[in-house]
Amino acid sequence: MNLNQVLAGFRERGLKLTPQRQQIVMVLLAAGRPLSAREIADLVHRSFPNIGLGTVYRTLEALRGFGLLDEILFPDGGKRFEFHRQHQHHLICLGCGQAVAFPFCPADCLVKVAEQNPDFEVRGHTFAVFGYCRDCRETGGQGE
Amino acid sequence: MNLNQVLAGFRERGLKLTPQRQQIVMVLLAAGRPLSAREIADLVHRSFPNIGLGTVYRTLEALRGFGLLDEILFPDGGKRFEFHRQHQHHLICLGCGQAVAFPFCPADCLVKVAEQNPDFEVRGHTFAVFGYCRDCRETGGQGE
DNA sequence: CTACATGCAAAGACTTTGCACAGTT
DNA sequence: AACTGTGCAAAGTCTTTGCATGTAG
Repeated sequence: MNLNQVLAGFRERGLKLTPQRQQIVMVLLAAGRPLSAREIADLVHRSFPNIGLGTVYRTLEALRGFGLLDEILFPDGGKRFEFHRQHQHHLICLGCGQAVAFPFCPADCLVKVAEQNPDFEVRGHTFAVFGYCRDCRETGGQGE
Repeated sequence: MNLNQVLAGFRERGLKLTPQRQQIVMVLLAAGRPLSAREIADLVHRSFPNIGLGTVYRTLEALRGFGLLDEILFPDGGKRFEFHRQHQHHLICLGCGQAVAFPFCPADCLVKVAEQNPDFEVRGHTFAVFGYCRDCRETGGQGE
């Protein structure tokens, strides 16, 4: 997933390529981990001090609309957003929020599911692993 | 997962077993699919017309606290709650919201993840498949 | 120039919290 | 009797929406 791909997505749909949108996309790409709407707004705020949360949400909705964005529910109940990089899933630290992508996909499960439920039209799936990274384990970040 | 197991959970922790809590638990067990906080409140409302949403949320938080409850993010952005039945995951219809459990778990992925990230302490994972069931496909429920 | 996007603010949805009273143990 | 839970309502947080203005195409 790169910037141009995403920008092309807007164009294809007749949506406009405003500087704010570009910045939102760049922030998401640069973070390399799931961000909350608020985090995105704060980061974009550096370049666009007047940006409204509405703009962030509208942009996220657009990205989600053309299938480029995943929404992830963290165990703390908060939602985060990130581009899905052609089928990677994530290892997410509950202490520091760092996310590491891993290339394994529960494909065999999907196949079994599809076999046993031929009438079900699969449209998507989610898979995420939560836990604590080494740093957070060492610093006691695993506190419940 | 059955009623007594859950009720024992409250007892073990010195929490009280009020009729409202029992009803909330029963509603969740009876539904057999993920419910939103609002749905739970509405269902419990039949038995306890005065129940407050606060009570529902507090009970859900307690259940989550002792690890009996999963929180699932639907593609529409809404959260749903349900007991995790000893490691089943779900096939969830985006049209009618019906959920069917399936026994496959992306265990091999978890193993690979653990192998390649020995410093990461895995605490949990989520896996869900979304799509459209036969009824919803036939009735055009798959509209985007 | 036209249509769509932005910023702002209000509205709406969802969730948490404080408090007085009630109910469980 | 002690202490926790409940209902209610207010407060907080998160997200969506309306509208006048701005700007990309």
